[in-house]
Amino acid sequence: MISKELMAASTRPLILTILKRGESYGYQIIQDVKKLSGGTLEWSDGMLYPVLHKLQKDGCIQSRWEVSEEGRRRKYYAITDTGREELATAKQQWLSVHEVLKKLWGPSPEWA
Amino acid sequence: MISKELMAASTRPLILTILKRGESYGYQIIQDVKKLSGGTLEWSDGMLYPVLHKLQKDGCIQSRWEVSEEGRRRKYYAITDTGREELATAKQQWLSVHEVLKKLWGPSPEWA
DNA sequence: CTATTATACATAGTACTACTATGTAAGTCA
DNA sequence: TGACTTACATAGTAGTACTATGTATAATAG
Repeated sequence: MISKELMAASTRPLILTILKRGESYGYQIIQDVKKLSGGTLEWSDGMLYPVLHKLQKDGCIQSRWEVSEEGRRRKYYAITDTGREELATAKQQWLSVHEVLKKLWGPSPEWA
Repeated sequence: MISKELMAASTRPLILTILKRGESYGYQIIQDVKKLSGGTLEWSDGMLYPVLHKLQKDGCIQSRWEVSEEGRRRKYYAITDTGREELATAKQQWLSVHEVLKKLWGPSPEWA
């Protein structure tokens, strides 16, 4: 289980990162995240969809409907330039915070 | 600047990490965080104190008043066993999320 | 000697947010 | 035909985080 604060901090970056690899749709993203995290991250659909809508509203991703061979309708999302920019910023921020924690948690010498 | 979500995710762990090194007080913690992050993390006092109060209420830290040589009253906080447990959990969670991001961001080969 | 800045803590109130619960719809499998 | 999986959607609320503001004292500048 992951705390909701950590969830909030990682959801958007993670979605953008996944979409940077190529188009995907909600249900698939949930499966991907679960697999990529080895089961640590289990997103609910009700939690993901509003985030996707917000990302689209913010211009970070764009969507189109498609019907699969089996006849299921899916909403495919693709990352935009704005999304790539947000991802770059988010990545930078994440890494800078991680550096601080890493330094403090680090293999010693328990820095002052 | 750090996004508020990332702030929310890192504040408690970072405070606990700092207090694990030894006792400290609000104002000092703010300076420490700024220095440790090279200026990236600038916490306001109005943001920090409620978090400290919550941490104490949750039993993660305990406090005592002390007056410095110059005559200033300070509230010193110390980490508790509960706090050490929360820190261990938070650290584990942070690292597991970081692993996922690292794998995806990693130096290639852009894993499927 | 007084104004400003730095040190030090506190919280009311609100603006925001995140997710649970719930709903729809259709395909698959037993 | 009933249970399960795939697939998307959102109302409503429970919770939260932080800004703005307040108190008080020491140090420093002018």
